[in-house]
Amino acid sequence: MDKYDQILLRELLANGRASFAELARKVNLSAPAVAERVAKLESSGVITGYQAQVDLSKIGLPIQCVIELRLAQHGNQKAYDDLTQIPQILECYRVTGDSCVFMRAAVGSMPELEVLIDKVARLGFSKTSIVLSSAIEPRVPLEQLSR
Amino acid sequence: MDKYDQILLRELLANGRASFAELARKVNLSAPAVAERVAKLESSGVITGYQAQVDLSKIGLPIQCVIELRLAQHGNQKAYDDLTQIPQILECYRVTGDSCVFMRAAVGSMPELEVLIDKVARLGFSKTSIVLSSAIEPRVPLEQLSR
DNA sequence: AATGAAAACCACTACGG
DNA sequence: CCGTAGTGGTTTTCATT
Repeated sequence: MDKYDQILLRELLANGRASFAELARKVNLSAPAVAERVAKLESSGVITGYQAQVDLSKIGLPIQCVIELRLAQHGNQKAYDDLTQIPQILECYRVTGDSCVFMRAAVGSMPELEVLIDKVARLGFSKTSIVLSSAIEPRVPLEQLSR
Repeated sequence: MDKYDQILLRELLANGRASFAELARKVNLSAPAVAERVAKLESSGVITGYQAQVDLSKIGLPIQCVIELRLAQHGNQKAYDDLTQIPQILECYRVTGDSCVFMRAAVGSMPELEVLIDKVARLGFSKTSIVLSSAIEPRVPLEQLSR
């Protein structure tokens, strides 16, 4: 993970569809050299994939929320499986502290939100906060890179 | 946003670097037709970009946390600007409820986490939970698409 | 591990349906 | 709005350094 790889990572975070030729111009290497480096970043697991970023409000999901959940039975794998099955949940993290799970979800309407909350609440005590705005869209810090 | 667009979106969420030719084979359209549709999804704001997905633990950031923050002075734009300047914060949402802000962050070590918490705590009352595992990696539900 | 060259592939444009 | 065809750029492989 030298300086070239760092620049490539930064560029692919900013534009995941950048061509190898484009990337090659940024780092002053040949396209084959860049392709090989990116392939290595992928096979070593640093880059796990590429994803289009979608404006949720433009696909009928204008309401976002954060849900904290304290599971009724702690360490219950089935509960996580149940949560995974709910498509409205965008992210889901098991955490330390008195909440067991943090989630972010998106729904199309308040009735849908109500259904979602009911579904989640079956698994334990939940607390839902509506997202008003996001100050930071999902990003990755590359300042202090190691390895 | 017809059935073709839905498939294209789904494919670009799964593989943001898929070529137009590849996408064309999935939807049984010609490559130029696909390129035009994708360009339209981009210009209409449905697709806001493409991003490489990175394994944070592989770039020296093995510890993730969720931070709830109750701002000392509510409705303080400067506080959000301050948070934006902290590179370790990956996502940041202003929400309703008694926490004002929800964040997810990644750090390289416990001392770094301590520094981060101190920085955030200057802005109000904060509560930090360490992420143990993630049941759902950032995804987008495309089941019930509208518009 | 990078370069340069060649073949295969892909993207873009224009035109026609 | 889609398909076909032509052109130019890009990816990929391979031999070379």
